[in-house]
Amino acid sequence: MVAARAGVSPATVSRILNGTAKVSEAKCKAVQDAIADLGFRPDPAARSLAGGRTMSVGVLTQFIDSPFYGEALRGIEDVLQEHQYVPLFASGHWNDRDEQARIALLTERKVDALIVLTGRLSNQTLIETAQKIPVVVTGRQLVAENLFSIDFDNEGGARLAVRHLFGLGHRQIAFISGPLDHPDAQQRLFGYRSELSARGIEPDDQLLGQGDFQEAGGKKAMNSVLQRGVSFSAVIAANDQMAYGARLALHLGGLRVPEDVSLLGFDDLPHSAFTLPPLTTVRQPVYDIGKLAAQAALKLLNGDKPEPVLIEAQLIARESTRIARH
Amino acid sequence: MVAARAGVSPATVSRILNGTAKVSEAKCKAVQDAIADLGFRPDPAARSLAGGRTMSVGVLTQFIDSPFYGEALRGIEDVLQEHQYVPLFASGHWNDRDEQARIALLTERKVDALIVLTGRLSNQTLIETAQKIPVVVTGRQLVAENLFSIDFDNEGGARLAVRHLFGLGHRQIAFISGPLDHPDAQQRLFGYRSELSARGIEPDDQLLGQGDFQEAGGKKAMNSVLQRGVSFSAVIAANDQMAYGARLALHLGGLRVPEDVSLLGFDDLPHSAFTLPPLTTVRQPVYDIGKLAAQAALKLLNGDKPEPVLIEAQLIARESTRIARH
DNA sequence: GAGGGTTTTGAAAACGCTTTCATAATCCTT
DNA sequence: AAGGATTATGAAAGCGTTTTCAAAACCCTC
Repeated sequence: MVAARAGVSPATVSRILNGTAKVSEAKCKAVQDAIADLGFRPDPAARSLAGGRTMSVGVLTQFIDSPFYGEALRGIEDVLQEHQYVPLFASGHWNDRDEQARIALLTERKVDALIVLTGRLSNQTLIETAQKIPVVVTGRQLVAENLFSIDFDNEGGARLAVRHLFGLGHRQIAFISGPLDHPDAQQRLFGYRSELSARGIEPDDQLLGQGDFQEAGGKKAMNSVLQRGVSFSAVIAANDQMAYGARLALHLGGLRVPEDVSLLGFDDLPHSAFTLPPLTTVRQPVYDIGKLAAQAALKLLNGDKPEPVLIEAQLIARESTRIARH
Repeated sequence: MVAARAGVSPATVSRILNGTAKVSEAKCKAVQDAIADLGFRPDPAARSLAGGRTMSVGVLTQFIDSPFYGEALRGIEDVLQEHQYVPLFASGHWNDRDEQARIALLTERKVDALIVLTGRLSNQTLIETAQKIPVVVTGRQLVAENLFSIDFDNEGGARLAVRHLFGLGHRQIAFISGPLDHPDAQQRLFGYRSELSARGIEPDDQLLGQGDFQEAGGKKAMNSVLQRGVSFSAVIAANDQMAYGARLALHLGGLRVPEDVSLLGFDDLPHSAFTLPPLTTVRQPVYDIGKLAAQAALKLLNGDKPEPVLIEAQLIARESTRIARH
């Protein structure tokens, strides 16, 4: 260990680097200088081997090019970097096996903590891995030792959407859901249905299309609703990407947005402010969620016990929705 | 080293794991079995420390949530995973300092190879790091020891765009360029200009707007061209994101696409097939470029010397362009 | 100023693998 | 069948940290 040329032992240097124990002013100073002089940077591999921190946190996302989670990744990256930590990204592809495999890989690489962006892992699995390493997970509420969860109020968001449309006079509101084995999709659908019921409207399955959270699926789902011939004056898509697809299907079907039908998305992707017309949508502050997740991971690492958080939805009214023609 | 319980020495196991030397059939078999039994997985940190491969390759992208490079990341991830390699992603933010810092971080973490997605690093820097570690870089042509480059024919792509529009009878073609200190932006602008000249049309700077490769910038640029009051029947945006912004500006300015003006993008983002109208664009096969980059990195690691590649542009005609009204 | 209690410091072991070097085993060749 | 040349194998050193343990230095108190 080169920096031991500051006239002290490697042990002392280690202590200074990690703040593990007190060292005298003088030696501390000497070591700092030596470090600066030599441009010394501790070797992460050696640290890892010796059982120290690797200064890395594993991030399990679903697809590395997801326009939605991408923002969260940026949030994570930004706060991690501030604290000298490095993210290790891995993709779970919305599938249990891959997710498990990736988590195994991440822990094998001795990440100090783990951030799991939603996914399909069971709570059980999560709780178990939290016994070995701090875990923060989004998209669900979960309390357990060494684990922090950030959930988003999907149901409330869907209610918000219905309420907005209702306020504009819409009564026949179609809904394009995500894949129903997906909790977000379930919750949003549930919010839509129950808000409708709460307002005295029986949800009609004829107005329901099922997509896959992608443009193509949204288009297909919209088409199948269109083909049923049921009338509606507005449609809510369970995410923005499907709203884009629905928008196209609507257009191809000769319907104008928002003149003939109002369209409402979910997520508020950065792109949604630039669609034609700009998309009214339920905002999910993903970038902030990413930051929050990273901060929580850091806190967990620090021994703190952050409280679970529930993020509120917010409606962003743009131009794809307007008053219903009677 | 646990697997030494196969009745052999750790050295032998290491040799089998890395194919470093010949070992007898019998021992090889015994070790394989032991490995399987114990579910043994070598510790990357220990490997790294001991000077072996870390089975990781660093990937320098620009923004982790870039819709464009995201696809490349997926390509990289896919092929790397097939070969038991792990990608380490880092973001350079289109700025020399960050890129240098991230590369330093990556090499410090002992990645076996480095993939650089375009960026602003000097060729010199790249060549130097290639002396320490195999490098593959996109977005430029560069020949050097231990380095592989994949370039895309931006100029040809822009020419293709002009030619397409020309074939539809357009003569007054506006152009929204990217930031001019960006090589891609320069090359696309150059291709546009020279193809115009080649066809006897003097490029008119009044028809030129400068954006930032983002939606907002495209909108702004389109607006400034609109305000100049010059007439044009088509516009080429130097990337799809700016095309989306331009599309909105056009709409707000009362111009219909494609009835009043044809709009042509560049990149062919996945989303572009779903805009309204679906966007005609110059396709850049980013996912494949990502795969190619990862394969090249692996080859370099293998001691091969792959030849530099130039990727051809391809025009995807959709519905945002049509015959010019005379 | 001697004894006891703290605090700072260093020596050395340990982490899990790769690699060099030397030895043992094997294979040719004559 | 013996000598020489290969080839497969193992012992041990080393990679750069952290951590445990014990010794050294310090500070009190009576």
